[in-house]
Amino acid sequence: MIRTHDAGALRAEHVGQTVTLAGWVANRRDHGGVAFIDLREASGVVQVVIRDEEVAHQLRAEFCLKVTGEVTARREGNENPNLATGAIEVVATEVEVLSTAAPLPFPISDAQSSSGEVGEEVRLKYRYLDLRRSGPAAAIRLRSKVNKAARDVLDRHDFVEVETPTLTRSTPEGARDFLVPARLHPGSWYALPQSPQLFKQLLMVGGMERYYQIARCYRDEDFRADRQPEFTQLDIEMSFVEQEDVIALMEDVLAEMWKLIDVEIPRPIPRMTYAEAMAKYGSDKPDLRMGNELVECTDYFRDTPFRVFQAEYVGAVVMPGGASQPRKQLDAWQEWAKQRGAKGLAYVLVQEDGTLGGPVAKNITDEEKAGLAAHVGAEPGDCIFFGAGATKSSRALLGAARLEIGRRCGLIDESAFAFTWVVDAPLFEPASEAVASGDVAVGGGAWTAVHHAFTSPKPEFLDTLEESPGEALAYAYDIVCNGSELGGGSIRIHREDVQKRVFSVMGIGEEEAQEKFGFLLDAFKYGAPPHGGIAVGMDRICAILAGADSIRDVIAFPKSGGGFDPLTAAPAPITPAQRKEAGVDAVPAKDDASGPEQA
RNA sequence: GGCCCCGUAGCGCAGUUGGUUAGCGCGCCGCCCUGUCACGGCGGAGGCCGCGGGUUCGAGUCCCGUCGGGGUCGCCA
Repeated sequence: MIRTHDAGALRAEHVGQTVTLAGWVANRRDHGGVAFIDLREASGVVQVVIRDEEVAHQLRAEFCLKVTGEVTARREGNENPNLATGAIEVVATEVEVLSTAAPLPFPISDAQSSSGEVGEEVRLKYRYLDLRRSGPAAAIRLRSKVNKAARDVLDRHDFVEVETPTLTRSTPEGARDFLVPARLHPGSWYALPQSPQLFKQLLMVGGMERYYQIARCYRDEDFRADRQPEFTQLDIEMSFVEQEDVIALMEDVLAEMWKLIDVEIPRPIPRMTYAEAMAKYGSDKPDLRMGNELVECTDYFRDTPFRVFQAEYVGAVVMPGGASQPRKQLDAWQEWAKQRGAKGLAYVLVQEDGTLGGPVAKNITDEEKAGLAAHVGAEPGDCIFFGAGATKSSRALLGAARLEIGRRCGLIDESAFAFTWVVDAPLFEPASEAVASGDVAVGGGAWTAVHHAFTSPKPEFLDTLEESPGEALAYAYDIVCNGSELGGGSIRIHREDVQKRVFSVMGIGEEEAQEKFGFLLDAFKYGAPPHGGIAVGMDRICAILAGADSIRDVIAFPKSGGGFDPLTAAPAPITPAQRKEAGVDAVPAKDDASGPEQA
């Protein structure tokens, strides 16, 4: 090693020792005859005193230095209690510039960062400099510890870490695939995996029994704050288990992760059913850092003369103190609702004297008015927002309103980690948009998997799968924290016949199933063990643990909008020679979309 | 793909109803400074106001388009 000691580890006990340090110039304070350098490296910062004017004067921020000197106690009154090494300093006898640094595009040291946040665009372009900064560095180091925590727990449970292919076959699962041309089979393409789902099930058939992987996944979809085209899942699959086993294991893993930030997750993590989550929170990932649940009002307005409330579903959510909002703000709520595709957001203002105000109040009966505040749990001074119409979309609107109210009224406990399992999700949901928005119930045919196509129905719904697919509940479970879905999993179908029936409900015929998932169905013919698993998003987990605004903060080299990498400027055009060699433009042989193995 | 917000010096920002030479803080460069830790002092450099078009006597400012970034809805099993 070039250094003998870690700069950040020096303490009073080292006084008198001659040490050699190596690190970066975080900050310099040149007084002419004496100069002070804050030398920064992974372990921390120490003050180096340089008395040679010639040497000190040439130093600049982020020069990479090797410093030899004696650790000395600081003079009385010169200690810096803000530094872990603040009791001592290193008086340099020799300073070697290992590497000079050009002027920086943005400040690195915390001291110099006081003149404002640096924009993300420039930080990502110079991510290697950004990572020298304390915040980003800590986030990446935390992530490493989170990975280790997961590995430690899984290792204790005798899991086998297995790598699965990243060049695989395109399967019609959900998102768009990233495709890779196959040079040796012009016209045929690999797909990058959206998840290792199929492989991990094959590993169960392969007798691994307990598999995990910190797996990179790829989905070619549009961007969001919490989404990247490549992201990382902690992927787990177990044989001979039931839902309870997977949940218990995952709680072990999460508990170990949250220990890293000194938070003990109360166990067992509470659960609610999917139906309950939708009814009370209008979401399958409820934020339980606040109460303020949705109130069902469909029955309450069963005989209402108000046409808007003569609907399949009427629900309400209360905004504490919302009655005093100015008209402009109430109009802004209408705009807010319209942006979400709703017609508007009906409201009733509960005045301080208990009378009801707002346009809706004029349209409902005196009897309805009389009991309304009590029914929804509103106090004088509150505002009651209503959603009416199709159940699913109305609840979604109210659920979003609930969160917005929470933010505006400060109802959210920002320091809390509110975990919950959401269990008993439906196996299928109607595929058509018309049905999803609740307009008309369409009979038969167009059903799609809520979780994925390999999720096992609970046994009591096996017989009626075909008659009433919408009723069937699945052995599926999502883990939710603070309104974010950390991940989810299910007990899988391990019987070929059940798998075929599920495909059939989804409109995937035998031929298509064989073509797309034939290798999995074939595998299930050979004594497939009952199995199940879970996958959680490591980017999101790390972001929550780091207190980061975006998963970009916990990814070493994230993409920006549009999948662009600001650092490498990928994606980039390829040369005509590359095009030709890769076979990008090859025309597939006619009547052969099924791949090179047919050739 | 729809909608909303933002692009001014290396970074963070200001820039009035359209009106002289576009400012401020930090950073950068030079000189000075022996106890600072957001060191200090003096001096200096640095701008296609994202890009293209339009309106106007005159555009950083208004209009249209476009590119980039952020957010959001669709989408993301």
